[in-house]
Amino acid sequence: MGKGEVTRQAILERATALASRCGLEGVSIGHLAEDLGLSKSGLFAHFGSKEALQVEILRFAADRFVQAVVRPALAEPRGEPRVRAIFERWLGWSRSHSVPGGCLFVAAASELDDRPGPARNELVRLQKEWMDSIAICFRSGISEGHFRADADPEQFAHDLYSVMLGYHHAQRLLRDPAADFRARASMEALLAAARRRGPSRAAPRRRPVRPRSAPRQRRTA
Amino acid sequence: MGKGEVTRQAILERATALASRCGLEGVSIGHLAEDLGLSKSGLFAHFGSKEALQVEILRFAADRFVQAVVRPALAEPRGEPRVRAIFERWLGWSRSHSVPGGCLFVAAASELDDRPGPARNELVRLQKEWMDSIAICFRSGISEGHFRADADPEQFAHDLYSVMLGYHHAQRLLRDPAADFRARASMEALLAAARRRGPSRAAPRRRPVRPRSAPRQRRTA
DNA sequence: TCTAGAATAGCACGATCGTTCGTTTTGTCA
DNA sequence: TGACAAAACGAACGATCGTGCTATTCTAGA
Repeated sequence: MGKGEVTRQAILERATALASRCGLEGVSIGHLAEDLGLSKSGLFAHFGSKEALQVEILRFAADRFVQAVVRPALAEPRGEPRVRAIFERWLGWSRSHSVPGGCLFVAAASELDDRPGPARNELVRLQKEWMDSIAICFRSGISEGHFRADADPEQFAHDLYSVMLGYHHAQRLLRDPAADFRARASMEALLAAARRRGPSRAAPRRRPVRPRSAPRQRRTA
Repeated sequence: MGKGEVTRQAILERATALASRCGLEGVSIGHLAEDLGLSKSGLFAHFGSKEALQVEILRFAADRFVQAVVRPALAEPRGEPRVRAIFERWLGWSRSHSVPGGCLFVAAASELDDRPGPARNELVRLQKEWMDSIAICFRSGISEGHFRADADPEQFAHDLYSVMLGYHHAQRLLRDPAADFRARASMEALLAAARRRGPSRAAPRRRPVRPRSAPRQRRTA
């Protein structure tokens, strides 16, 4: 790894941490350069534009997320254990030193949701990929017999994501000391409903008509 | 209402709409003034500082929220009907013309969660108040016999908020056409669990120890 | 209608932003 | 070791930001 690449990684590491607290737009080239003891122009040259830097931050954070959450979870047995591992590792990620301001993707989501551009596109791509991965894990939980056969994996992925968003809200904004407890209680209810018979959460199509989601691409994370 | 107050309301209306798309920090005095055909300094004089403007935006949006969601829901019968009304009106609010970029509070939450100051304080106050209101509505659903006596109202409030956060994520970022369907399915599962016997979502203290939340103040909205 | 005060406009300030350009330093490989 | 390229620097740019000051316009009450 050449010297440029080393510097680049250091920049992205610091930038990711900063973005989790101040948002992607809040990461200014000047502050970032000063923090790292670099010149503004020297740092800038690594990316060519602030927009490109933002995209690289998202990719860097996604790499870290895979290392911290996805990879360890894949070491767990298929089905419910793996789903639980995802949840616990995900909680840990939100408190990790990589993102001192809480999960970067949560912050970026509401920041980019009305700002078209490459950064938004990358974020959407990553999020859909992640939701698909969760659904796949849940689906293998069905074939393992851990979950009801008629449970809806996409709904489960959506609900799990909602639980994490609620956790972030309680933890980062409200500073609620019960945030962990709340999130775990929600998760247990989710899993219980996925096991139980009868209509409940993660249930199949109970409403007459529902709009189709955009077709999900099943690409490797 | 004097002329100054009329202008002030017009400013806040436009500012609230803008903030829902660009965030509180994204509302610049210059753009706002230009949009309204005012001078920058003339607009500025109404608030004295950008920080004060942000606080006023939050209060204005909260007023609108009460008018659009809380007040109509209070017209419904206590218990489950009122809880359902809250949910449906809340969904509607997220799509209302008052906040074209989606619920302002969701956007502000991740923007302010690591930025101390008056705006953050006001947002936290409003959010805690709202969570308390939800819990109170749920509690009256218990006394009406709609929900299990051992259900946890605070957990329900947290879970309902999570559902709304998930809806916002699916709707605003992913542009998922099934966002409404997902949110309603989650809500139905929440209500089902609140009715059903046995351990499940909105369940009482099942874990040995849980940290106490900050004491909630029960003030009028 | 006259006037005091509120409301608004105009202008300029210092700071910070992303970005460009030319130069200098540094690392790498023949 | 020497040469070439990569990397980092320094200074400056135009734009935009929030904010302060003074002058002007408007409005409401006597």
